[in-house]
Amino acid sequence: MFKLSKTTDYGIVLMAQLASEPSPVPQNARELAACSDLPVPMVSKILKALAKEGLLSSQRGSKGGYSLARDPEDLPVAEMIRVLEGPLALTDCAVGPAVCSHESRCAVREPWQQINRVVERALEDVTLADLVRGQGTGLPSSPSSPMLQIDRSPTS
Amino acid sequence: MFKLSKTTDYGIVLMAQLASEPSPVPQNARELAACSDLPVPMVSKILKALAKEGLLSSQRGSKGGYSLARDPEDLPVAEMIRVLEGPLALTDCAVGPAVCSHESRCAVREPWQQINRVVERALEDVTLADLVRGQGTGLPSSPSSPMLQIDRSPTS
DNA sequence: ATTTACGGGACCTATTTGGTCCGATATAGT
DNA sequence: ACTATATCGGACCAAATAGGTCCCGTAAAT
Repeated sequence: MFKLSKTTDYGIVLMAQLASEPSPVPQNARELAACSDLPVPMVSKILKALAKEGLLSSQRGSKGGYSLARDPEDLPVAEMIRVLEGPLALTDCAVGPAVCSHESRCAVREPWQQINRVVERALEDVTLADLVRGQGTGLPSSPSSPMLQIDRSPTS
Repeated sequence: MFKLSKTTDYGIVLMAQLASEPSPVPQNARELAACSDLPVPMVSKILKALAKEGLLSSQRGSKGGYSLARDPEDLPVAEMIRVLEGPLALTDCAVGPAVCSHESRCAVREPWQQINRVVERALEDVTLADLVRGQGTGLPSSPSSPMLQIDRSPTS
């Protein structure tokens, strides 16, 4: 489906939670689960993954927990998705060459790759900091400038 | 996963196939399957769906088949995806209000909805005609103008 | 009447998802 | 040293989804 998995969804919420109240002491899975109203084991699993991939730093033992390993200002949504969900590719053939068996005869390969780049780019331009900052402030629902310009023949 | 289903992928390829060689006579499932190198039953199933949703018009009986029901110039990729895959929403909370149980306490709702709108918009701006037309021509991999502007505080 | 092809299903299997649970290890405090 | 508290690294499981096949009914052309 063209949707993020719950894991990714939750993961980003958790990251946002951590970013929203910067604290010197790490926060443990139970706390984070509580204030996000999510099941503890699930949260725990996700935090582990985020830590393993270097988005969170973890401290074990008593008084341990997780804290952001990177500056929210510098952490694009795209990267969180990539970490939790794998490389973001709308279609198989968007990931790269030699993946799709139809490569040769497929006419829509290149356009897809470009669409993919644009979507990726969009996700790349929003940071974790933006997420926690913004209550629907300055984002235009209809950007004035077209972001996709596949050279159309001089139509109309 | 953040990926289109094979069904959708194939569906768009088939639409592109039809758009690439505009023919007065409808093309049947077998032909389309052959020149796309896809299994016939699968193709058949997808074409049925596309016809039911009005993207293709179908003619039954001998010499029957499918043909485009709409102008490729006016058929955005977003719509094909929507038809084959349901409403395109990156997260549950992006689809609308009252869907997610965490609505109230979730801080990242609105930003998500906006990201969603931007992605949707990107998919809305590419048409089927663009797909069959373009071999990676004029699409900027890094658009010069930012398409997402969540009002950042006056940072550096 | 026969052949061709769509229409509408049911149906099946493999994979992915969403989620739980457990033992091992590391740390802080007593 | 002992204990309580965490993460770490797995295995594990049920339910949903995806991907794909097959069949029967019906419409149209020859």
